[in-house]
Amino acid sequence: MTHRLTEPGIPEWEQEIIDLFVGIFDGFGLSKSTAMIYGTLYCAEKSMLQEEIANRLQISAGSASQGLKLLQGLGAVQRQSPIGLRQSYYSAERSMRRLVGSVVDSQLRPKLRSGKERLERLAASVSPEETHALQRIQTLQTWQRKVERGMPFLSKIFGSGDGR
Amino acid sequence: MTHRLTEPGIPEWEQEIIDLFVGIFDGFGLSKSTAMIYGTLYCAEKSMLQEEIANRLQISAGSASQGLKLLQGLGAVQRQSPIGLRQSYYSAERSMRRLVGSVVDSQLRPKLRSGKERLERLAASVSPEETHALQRIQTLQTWQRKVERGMPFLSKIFGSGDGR
DNA sequence: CACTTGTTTCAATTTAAAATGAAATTAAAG
DNA sequence: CTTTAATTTCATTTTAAATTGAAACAAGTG
Repeated sequence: MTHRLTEPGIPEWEQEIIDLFVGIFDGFGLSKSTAMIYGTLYCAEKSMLQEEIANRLQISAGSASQGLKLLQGLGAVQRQSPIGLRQSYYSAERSMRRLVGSVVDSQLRPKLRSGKERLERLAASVSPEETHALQRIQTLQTWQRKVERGMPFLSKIFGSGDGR
Repeated sequence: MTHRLTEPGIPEWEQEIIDLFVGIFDGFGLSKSTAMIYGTLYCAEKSMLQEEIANRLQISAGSASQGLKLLQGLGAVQRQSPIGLRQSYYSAERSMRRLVGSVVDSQLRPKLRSGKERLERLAASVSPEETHALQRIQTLQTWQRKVERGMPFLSKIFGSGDGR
């Protein structure tokens, strides 16, 4: 027998928090449904099944699957797969330190690195006579280095305690 | 006589930098055309007319107008309006310190403030018995405070010199 | 004041992203 | 090995954002 997963009214405070996350995640270019999934798990008392999440938010199974995958990739959501159980449980990373840490590692660092390489290639490709071009490229490299040097401070800022 | 504004081939290095900005700006949710305008002005030796920019990038006058307005709002572009001249000249803010500073002031701070207020209202709206809800809200308030306290460090990180 | 030339605004179009739903896939259970 | 219940994938649809282009709007100029 398949136990009915009802779609219970979501409490006011939770809706508000979900909405808050929609706004924040939007600033990072993440979709509404993805933000809502995180918000739901963030609020939840215990881990949830994908099916529960989808029903609760009234989104399709496809959306739930895609959103959860993305959130796991960011380190914002963890999956628990109890042995001998078909479904997996999901829970939100609620420590700001760990959340920021894994987003930085999975998103920011790779972008910074590739930008750096691109600038190096570009700098190497222009002839030394082109002083103006070199000037502009060098300024960008200064920017790049500043951001690079600034990264470690992120952990300092968001690190103390673990903000649970 | 209307002096012809040709559409000269954009040099390779400039195209590369423009493309770099498209990628970066995209991460901040800004449109391609807007990023291209900034990239063009960033590379330029001297201030440019809106018309020149639009021709160079082959975008419509409307796009140019909208993009420039937005960039000005961010403090990423300045307009010069010499007296007795119909057109305005535009130039890019090339100091990272000032650029970050004005984006933080115009975008980040307002969002932080409104998020803070929302959380305060939310915290006040749940009854003290709802310990779970309060717990989650309080954690978010901790996040909020961390970000708030971290803001001043941005200027430290990006501030030294002025990265011109 | 009419004319010219560039800018702004905004409705319509184009383009891109997100969400759905159905088919394919996986994995436990009989 | 077959059945069953869930998940994943992906083509299609929906929704939202960016871009255009034409009309309204300045702001000099003759």
